[in-house]
Amino acid sequence: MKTKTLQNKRREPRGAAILRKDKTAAIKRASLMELANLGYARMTMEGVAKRAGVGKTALYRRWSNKEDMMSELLEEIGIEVVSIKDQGSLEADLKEYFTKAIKTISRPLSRKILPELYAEMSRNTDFAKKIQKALKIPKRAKADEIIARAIKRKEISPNIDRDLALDLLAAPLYWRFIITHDPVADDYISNLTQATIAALKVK
Amino acid sequence: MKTKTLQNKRREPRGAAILRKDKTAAIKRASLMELANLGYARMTMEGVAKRAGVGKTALYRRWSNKEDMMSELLEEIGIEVVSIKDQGSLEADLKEYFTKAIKTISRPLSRKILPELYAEMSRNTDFAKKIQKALKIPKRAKADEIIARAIKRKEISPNIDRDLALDLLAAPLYWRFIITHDPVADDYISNLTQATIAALKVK
DNA sequence: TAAGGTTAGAACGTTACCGTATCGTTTTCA
DNA sequence: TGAAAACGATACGGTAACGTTCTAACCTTA
Repeated sequence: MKTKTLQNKRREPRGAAILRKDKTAAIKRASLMELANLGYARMTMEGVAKRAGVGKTALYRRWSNKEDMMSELLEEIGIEVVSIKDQGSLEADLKEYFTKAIKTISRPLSRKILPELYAEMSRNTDFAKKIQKALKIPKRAKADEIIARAIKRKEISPNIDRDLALDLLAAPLYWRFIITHDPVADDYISNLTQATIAALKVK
Repeated sequence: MKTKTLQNKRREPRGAAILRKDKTAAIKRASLMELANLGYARMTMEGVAKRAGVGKTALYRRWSNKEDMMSELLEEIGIEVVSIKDQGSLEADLKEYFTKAIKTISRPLSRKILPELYAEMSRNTDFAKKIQKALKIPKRAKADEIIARAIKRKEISPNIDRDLALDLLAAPLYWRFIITHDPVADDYISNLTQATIAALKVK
């Protein structure tokens, strides 16, 4: 006994069935939900299987252990990066960006999973590297486009502290929607936009 | 068997010893470190005891279970709220506030524990209530004093969106020092201060 | 329709942790 | 100095999860 456990990739469908995609999808969906509700440490393979409506066997056929499964899952998170077309002005760009970002960040799954990921990252270096590739870099790139356009339009100084500028775009949303969960008034986006413009225009 | 487990308070020292304070302190310190390194879900009573250099018995003599222990611990976190005396101007107030806050938030324990707490809060309502009392309210109150003084000095408008203003003071620090961990340049506080002033001055 | 892999479900050994109990020792205070 | 209590260590039963193995039904394709 003690086989090396399946090589779960590639397998000739020699007149037979293959790992069913609908089951795979159900498992991944269930994993995300368990992650959101219980956290990385507390979620269990049995729980995932039950929620997905599959047997534990189905999980271990696809991944050799819990870590492998979560690893693949997190790499796929992809995080629909907030992409903004040129709206003609910094103000319009920001409004569009904040609106879209809030929509993304408000989804219950995001609201529960993001804190979990960041907490795990602060402890686990390997984990952190994996996630940062998936989350931070693309997010940063998109926000940077907005800054670049504003500079080109001469709306803000080319000498701006670029890092700080990116912080100003990301931080308030994360703080309000992920950490404090305080409700926001109707004019929140409008006020935030004006405040952000003012902050960005400082040298 | 199945006693109700010790009433760990009050006990006449009838010519005898009492729970030793140094041990209690060691246990609490160890608990925080375990929380920081492993997270709420993964930390164990045995691990805490070992790190504290005491027996498990010492823990259960003080608290009847893990939840009680963590509960008391978290209530005591107290989070040395960043308190700022009037520095004479909004700019000076902010510089002082950011400087002090960064010092607090940069401590390795804070950097690991805060994400953990917020992640746990996003899942566990009871936990969230307990922590919010300890963290959010005092923090908010202190930041609000800065805003109030600036209004009184007529440096910013009395019609300012108070909630947004508080976000602007807290969010960038949390984002930069807890989430992204990006290094900061020498003039970071200076730039952040100027940007924040500009943002606050928007109506 | 027949074959071969896939499936859910259940049982299993193993490991880890909780909370309790018991041991003999050390500390504290009257 | 002596008694009461707190101490560290260790063993224990109970529970929960992991990852494996089995079986009988079920799909999918040739």
